[in-house]
Amino acid sequence: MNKVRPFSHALDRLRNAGLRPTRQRLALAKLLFDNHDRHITAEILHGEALDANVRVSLATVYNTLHQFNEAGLLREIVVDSGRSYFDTNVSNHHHIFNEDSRELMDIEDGQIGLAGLPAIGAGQEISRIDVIVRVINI
Amino acid sequence: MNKVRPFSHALDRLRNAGLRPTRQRLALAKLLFDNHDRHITAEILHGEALDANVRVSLATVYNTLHQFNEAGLLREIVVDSGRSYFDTNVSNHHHIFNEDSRELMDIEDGQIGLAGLPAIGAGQEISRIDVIVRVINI
DNA sequence: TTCCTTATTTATAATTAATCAAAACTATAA
DNA sequence: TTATAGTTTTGATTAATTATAAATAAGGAA
Repeated sequence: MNKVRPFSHALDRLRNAGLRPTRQRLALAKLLFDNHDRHITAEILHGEALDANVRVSLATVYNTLHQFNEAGLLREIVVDSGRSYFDTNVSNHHHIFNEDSRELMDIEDGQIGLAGLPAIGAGQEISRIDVIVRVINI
Repeated sequence: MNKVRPFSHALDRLRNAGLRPTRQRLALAKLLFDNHDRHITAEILHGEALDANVRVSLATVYNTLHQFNEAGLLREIVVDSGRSYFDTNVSNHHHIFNEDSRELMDIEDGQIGLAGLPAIGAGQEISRIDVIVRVINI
């Protein structure tokens, strides 16, 4: 029995993803996963790390976010050209994006139904389907 | 009767959008709209303009693409963080994006059906819904 | 036409997010 | 403890885009 509380701790998450639990990764994982369902940019996470007195470079934040994304701990969402958002909610769900405030929010899993998906060419497979409902303030 | 063939010519398109038909804008409009349904980046359009012996700066290409987007002549699609694509097909439709080749293609209008759209907060309205089917090569 | 005003374009600099390279450092297992 | 393989850091670098300010061109009036 090696997974008593498989996803309750940052340490377990890193171990399960095969990532060494370094000081930086642990600190970033804590910031990311202790408060659920965050949508965060590298810049903001870096700022939070510094605020929490965690010495970490922006390059490491980028590396870590991409590693977490690869490992399935995070999901990268492209909504805004020139800015990457990372979502700590990796379940199957879609998004609402406010183009004025640049705020990104989850739409609950299963709320949106999709029909009529196109046929995919040979040698290809669907990696993901993103639905983004864009709203503006009136 | 001031719109005999309202969208058949670059000139008419610009006039209807309230944009002065300058040499640069006319040339870019021709490149964009003479071949239907293009997905293009600023760099590529600039390259095509130079190939066609149209002297135009990259800054003007960016300005023009954004003006055309504002005017509804084009639609900007965000699929790739750090790169903007512009779609000459402004009808209501969705996209397929190959993450390996970075190729963007249209999914025909009406092919995809959406159900269960979320309620929108007061003071907001939906400006657009994007569906992006992401594929990878296998 | 010629002049005038304003919009547009240009070249270039500045910004921004993101990535890279090499040296310094550190977690892990033997 | 030590070796080593993986990680982090700093600083430079890239790619895409945007801002700025001077030069140019368009459109209307005289």
